[in-house]
Amino acid sequence: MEERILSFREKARKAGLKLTPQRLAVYKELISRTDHPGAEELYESLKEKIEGISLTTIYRTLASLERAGLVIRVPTLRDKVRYDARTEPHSHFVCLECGRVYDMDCDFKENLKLSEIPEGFEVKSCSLVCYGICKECNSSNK
Amino acid sequence: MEERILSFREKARKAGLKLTPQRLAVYKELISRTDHPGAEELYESLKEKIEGISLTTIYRTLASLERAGLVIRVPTLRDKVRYDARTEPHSHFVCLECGRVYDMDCDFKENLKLSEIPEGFEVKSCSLVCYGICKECNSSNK
DNA sequence: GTGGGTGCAAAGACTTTGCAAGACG
DNA sequence: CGTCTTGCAAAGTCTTTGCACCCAC
Repeated sequence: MEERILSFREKARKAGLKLTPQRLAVYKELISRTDHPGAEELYESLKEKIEGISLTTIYRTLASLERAGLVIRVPTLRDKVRYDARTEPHSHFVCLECGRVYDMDCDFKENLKLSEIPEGFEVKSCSLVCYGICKECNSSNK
Repeated sequence: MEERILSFREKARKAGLKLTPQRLAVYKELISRTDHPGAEELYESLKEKIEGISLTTIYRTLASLERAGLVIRVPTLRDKVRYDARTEPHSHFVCLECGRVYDMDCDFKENLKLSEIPEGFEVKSCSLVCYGICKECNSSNK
């Protein structure tokens, strides 16, 4: 956690991002959670911690952090955009019922036949997502 | 193509969906294209072919077809939802610049270690998506 | 015939933008 | 101190919903 903050400071600086309390708070919140929150959820948590923070700032901060490679979007198939501060390749499980997003450690990268990517295309990242029904929903459906 | 329409009729019937000209048109349009259109793009094409078709109907049709398992959503990381009538597992390449979506035939399923899925979770489908810059954008950036 | 489907208009959810004031480096 | 960032409000984009009419089965 501490080291991630340090790395954050450095990466942010490299990307030309000023280190504001808002940005630090958003990033800290994101690495402290495993539920892959969207802008609204981050706002709900942070408005108690950072006085006067606005939803707009959350959105803008997430966009900046994404551009700087400090956070990634999670492909949920749903309307709302969710974010993840784990930027190393890993997988996600998305519940089609409640929308919860879980981390998975499926290592798909090593098995991937990247030879199938057509010439002229440049792959920057890959994402494996499984969709289904999560434990919570499975048990409450009974 | 013809066989897909036949299978469509049957699956639609099984799902309790009435076979309206609008639904058939949406499905036909979707299987005839490889660019994974969203509701708006489908509407633009179809309003010339089906007199008086509405955007609302496109949205509702896509929702019905998705529920019936006849089309799937493509996880693009972007705002707009795109659809694909190829429901068998395959992969996609999403261009981060222009938003175009391409099909890929990476066969990741057989290599996937599904053992890593936690107990109580039920996987219904998986999706592998590569994000990057497509051929078009790569060449126009020069 | 009748229950689901359609079209229109309006509402809704999420996200972005313009602008003036403020803060980081 | 200048430039990037913030907060507020308003606008924008995509999608869903209510309601009356219509059509496939």
